[in-house]
Amino acid sequence: MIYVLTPERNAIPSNEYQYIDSIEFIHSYLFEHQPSRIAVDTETTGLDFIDDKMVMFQIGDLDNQFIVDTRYHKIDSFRMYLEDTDITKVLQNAKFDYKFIKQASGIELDKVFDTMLADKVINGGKEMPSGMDELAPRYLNEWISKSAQKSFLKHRGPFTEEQIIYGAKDLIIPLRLCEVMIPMLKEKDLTYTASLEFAACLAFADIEFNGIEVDKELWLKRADQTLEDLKTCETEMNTIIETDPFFKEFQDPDKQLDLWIPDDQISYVNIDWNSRKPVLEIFNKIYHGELTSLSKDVLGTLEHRPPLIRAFMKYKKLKKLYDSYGPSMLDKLKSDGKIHTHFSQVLTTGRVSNSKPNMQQIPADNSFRNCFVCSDPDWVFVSSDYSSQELCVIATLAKDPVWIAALEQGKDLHSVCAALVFGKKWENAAEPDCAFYKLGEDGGYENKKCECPGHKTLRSGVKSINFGLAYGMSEYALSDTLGISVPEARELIETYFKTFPSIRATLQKFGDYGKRHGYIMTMPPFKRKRYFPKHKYIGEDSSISGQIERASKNTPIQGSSADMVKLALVKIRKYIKRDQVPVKLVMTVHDQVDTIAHVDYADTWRDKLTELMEDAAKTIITNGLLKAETEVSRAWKK
DNA sequence: CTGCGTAGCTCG
DNA sequence: GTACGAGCTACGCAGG
Repeated sequence: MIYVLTPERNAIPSNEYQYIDSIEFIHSYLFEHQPSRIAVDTETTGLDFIDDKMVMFQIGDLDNQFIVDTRYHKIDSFRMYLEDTDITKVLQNAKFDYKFIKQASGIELDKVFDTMLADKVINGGKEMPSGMDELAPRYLNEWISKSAQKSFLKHRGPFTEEQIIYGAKDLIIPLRLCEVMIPMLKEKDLTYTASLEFAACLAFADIEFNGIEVDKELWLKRADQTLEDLKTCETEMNTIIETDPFFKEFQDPDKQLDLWIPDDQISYVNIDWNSRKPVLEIFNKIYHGELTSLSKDVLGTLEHRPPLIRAFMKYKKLKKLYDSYGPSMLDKLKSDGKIHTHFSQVLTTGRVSNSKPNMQQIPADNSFRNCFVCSDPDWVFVSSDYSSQELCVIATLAKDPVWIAALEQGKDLHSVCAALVFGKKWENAAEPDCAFYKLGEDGGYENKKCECPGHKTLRSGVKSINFGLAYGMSEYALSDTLGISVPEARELIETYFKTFPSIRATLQKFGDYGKRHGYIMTMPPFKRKRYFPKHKYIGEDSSISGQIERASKNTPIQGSSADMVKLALVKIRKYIKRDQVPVKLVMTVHDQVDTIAHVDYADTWRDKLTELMEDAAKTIITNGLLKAETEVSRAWKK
């Protein structure tokens, strides 16, 4: 039966539901039945937890569903159930309801089963829609309509019968989905992954809820500087066109006759440097029509780049910075003046993405990142990141003794690898004050990154391989990135793998596994699965085999790293809640977690945060190889 | 004018 | 044909 708690009642009685007079009715039912699993849902006037309002709160089991009209009734008394870690709350997209519930009552949901995330875990890598209207037919063979959802937008007066039935269905469907999904997760050995996602989604919800502040003045000052540089750059290009007879045909003979513009500022050119067609036309006067792209990769490989091309490359970079990370960013501020980004959880490898805005792609340059601040002077940023996370994962997967030793001793891995790969060539490139060959306290070489020109070239080549490894790199790709010939790249890779045979073997093992089974896993205990839907066409399309091979090499590395950060977030959230410390989660970017903490607690928290991050790392890198570095600062930083 | 795909850029 | 995983913005084209 459906029970509705509301003062606004429909005149016509219904067989589908009945009204109740007090919240005690619901509590006595819950107390009597002591359910270990209940469904929870909310209906709201929109998607924005700050400006929109919760109008309906639903809680119940398969037998009875209770609907609370939150326009008239508070939900605070449900805290004992919602925060109880022995009662599983079943929700579809828990993060959404979490934010509205927390906004309305301060209650922080705990212990959830999220049917949307469960589906994404079950179908890892398949990129299927996970809305409830998709899940119901797929798992329950039942068709549902979400049309009633929108009816809450501007709803006034009593809930309609349709709305009440819809509200109850939003409890029943997730509960039934949960019943079907649990055995599926068990059968696929994905219960650990699912539990991790369920717990992590609460941390992501906290980050979205807490938001992050922007120093608007500083941000606009930064943007102004970019705009100024942009104009300088444009003038520079125009001047070249104007003064070089070679570009005569692109000059504009009908110069603008504007009385108000000083004579020396009147331009004889009128080129839209943002439009690719005219720009290509101009550049092809230089390159005889051979140029087809204006990307920095193509322009960057041109030999003897003329000043015009150089200026254009700079122009494009600045334009991108201004358009994407200029004043438009301030449009993303919500009514509370903060940025509340939106996370998408469980992408193909297990990483998360970020949108509206994407905080993960804010330029790494701290002149941008430092604009994200904490305006309360009593609070500071405490940020922690894993040092060389993916390289540590590779070293662990391959059990490579050289890599492990280098990372353990804090040496520069790229330099150490380069020295081994190049041998004599590396030794001979040493300059007098080489940091690589500086003697340490133990009498051995320190093997730090140095400034010798020869070493820098060799190191960057090996560095490209070290990172490229994680991408299933080919000799073609390497020749591209390094600007060397394909045979040269092939030889470099061959030498590299001869030096590190265990790494070659490990990657090959993953590539073969993915091609044979059609899926690949992250490291235990996580064992997240990524399926390759295209695997069934592996015989028909020759490019697919390569794609699967590369993704199979990459996923254990990228995915295990992502799993680790999610576990760290779970541990951090748990600690903050359990010990009630003055700390808030505010951001996470792949291998980094950002919090703000009360300044009096900051130093203690710095150590604790480091410990929690490293604890999470130890679940897969058991020897403690992977360290976290934590810093206290006034603003967000790389 | 609006919608959509692509190119090119940003991050790890 | 040739590096993994993402999102955002502008351009350029198609259609009303």
